Amino acid sequence: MAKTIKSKKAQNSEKPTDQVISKVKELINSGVLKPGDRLPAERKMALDFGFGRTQVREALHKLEFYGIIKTLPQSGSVINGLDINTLDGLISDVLNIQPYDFLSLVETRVLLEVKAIQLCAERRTKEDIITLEKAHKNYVRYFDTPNRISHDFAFHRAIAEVSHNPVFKAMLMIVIPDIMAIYQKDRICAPDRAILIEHERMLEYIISGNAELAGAMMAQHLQGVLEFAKSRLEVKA
Amino acid sequence: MAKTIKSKKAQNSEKPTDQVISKVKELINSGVLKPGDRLPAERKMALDFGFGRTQVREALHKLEFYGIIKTLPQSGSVINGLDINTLDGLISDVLNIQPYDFLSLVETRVLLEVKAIQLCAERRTKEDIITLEKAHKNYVRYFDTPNRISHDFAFHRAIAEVSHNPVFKAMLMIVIPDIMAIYQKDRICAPDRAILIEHERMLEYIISGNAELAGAMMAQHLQGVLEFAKSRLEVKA
DNA sequence: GTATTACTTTTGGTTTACCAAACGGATGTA
DNA sequence: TACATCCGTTTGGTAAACCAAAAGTAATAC
Repeated sequence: MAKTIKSKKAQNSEKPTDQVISKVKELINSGVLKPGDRLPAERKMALDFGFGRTQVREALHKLEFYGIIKTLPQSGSVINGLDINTLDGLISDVLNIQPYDFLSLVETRVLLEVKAIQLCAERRTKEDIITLEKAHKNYVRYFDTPNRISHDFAFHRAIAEVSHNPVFKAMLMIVIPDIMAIYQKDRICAPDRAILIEHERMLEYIISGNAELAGAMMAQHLQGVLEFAKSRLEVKA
Repeated sequence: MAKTIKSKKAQNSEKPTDQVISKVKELINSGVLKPGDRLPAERKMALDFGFGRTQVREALHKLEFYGIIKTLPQSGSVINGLDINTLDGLISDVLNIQPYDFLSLVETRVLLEVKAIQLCAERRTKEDIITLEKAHKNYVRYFDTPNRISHDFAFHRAIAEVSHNPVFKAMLMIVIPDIMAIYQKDRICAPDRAILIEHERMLEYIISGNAELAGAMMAQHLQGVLEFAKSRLEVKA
């Protein structure tokens, strides 16, 4: 199946951007370019590859985003360290990015958020606690309004912030919205008062600095979503 | 400190792209735009905001990348579901993305990879095992060459693949190269034969399906990097 | 009155031309 | 000979014009 999709893509609609990236990949694999090298000017690549400069620029943006190259104004783009094989693998990954399935997203969320709340409990400052309490208060206040979900999200976002790990936060910000979009669409989740208590507990454990209990509570809190994701998978299969 | 950096950024070099995103954010906050709405045409925004269409397009690319909008060819860009508050938070996050510190990267890597190898042990197929064995063999073969690091990376990459969780894989692909770049630069890591054995063990546990031991071994394997990250932090402070 | 069709407008995608900063070599001077 | 300076070239960044697909609209045939 995946094969079908892939070949179809290759035939019909492989985006120009990705085609350009493939060309760069070839350059690297053929040995013309090595890690650390400056790659050709945008204009030259556009000409050589047979694409417009816009497409080349977009490709470079993408490669820079994934940390494969670094573009310096008025000076060119350089291929980041490492070695040829690694580079080749990384670029392949960029080209083969697949849409994320729901279960994978939820798995990742649980993992990140349980750890995040543990770090929270260990690292929270006085200001952090105030932030969290405010977020929780808002959640309580708007619990019986349509804005509940919004403040639910805000609370979890605050935890990500207080974990003091920007990588966690960035990744959760990618994962959570996707989850909520699906979750909200497929299942009108009734306002369950148990969730209120769980939030309450999590907050307490963070304040008291009990990382283990905080993590356990978060795991329990997210159990429902995880179950839902698994059941959804079975339905589909 | 953070304040200093921020104000400095605002003065000097807030990229046009981010300025455009700020404008969009204002539109949402002021209630002109709601989730689900189509936002104005690129040309109109360019005119209204006082930027070129190029900048507007880049901003839209960025917002689409982070899942905040969805752009349909010849039809406009629509704001993804959720609600105003959530949306505002998300956009703020996009605007405030900070460079990742080394410890945060390593923390994330350990978390993801320990879980990834556990999933590996649970989900590996026969083909997966062959893939992993091949990767390990290569690592052994090239252990005493400069290509060692390359095949080390390839082995870990294979584990991410076999976890059958594309989100893990994608995130590890972001995190690991950054780590390796720093690690390699700051510390010429001598080829330690202990690592060979650790890889060997991990492979065994995956094959035998022992998720717990596999995870523990991975944790031990990455302990060194984690220690290094923490010590580096102390040196800096 | 309704459905269909042809056309005009609007949309995002692409190409082109232009700009200012950075680099590099040639040249002149100490 | 060493160094500084100037100027032309190359670079990525930006703006503007052009293209084709989609959507909305009005006119027409039934």
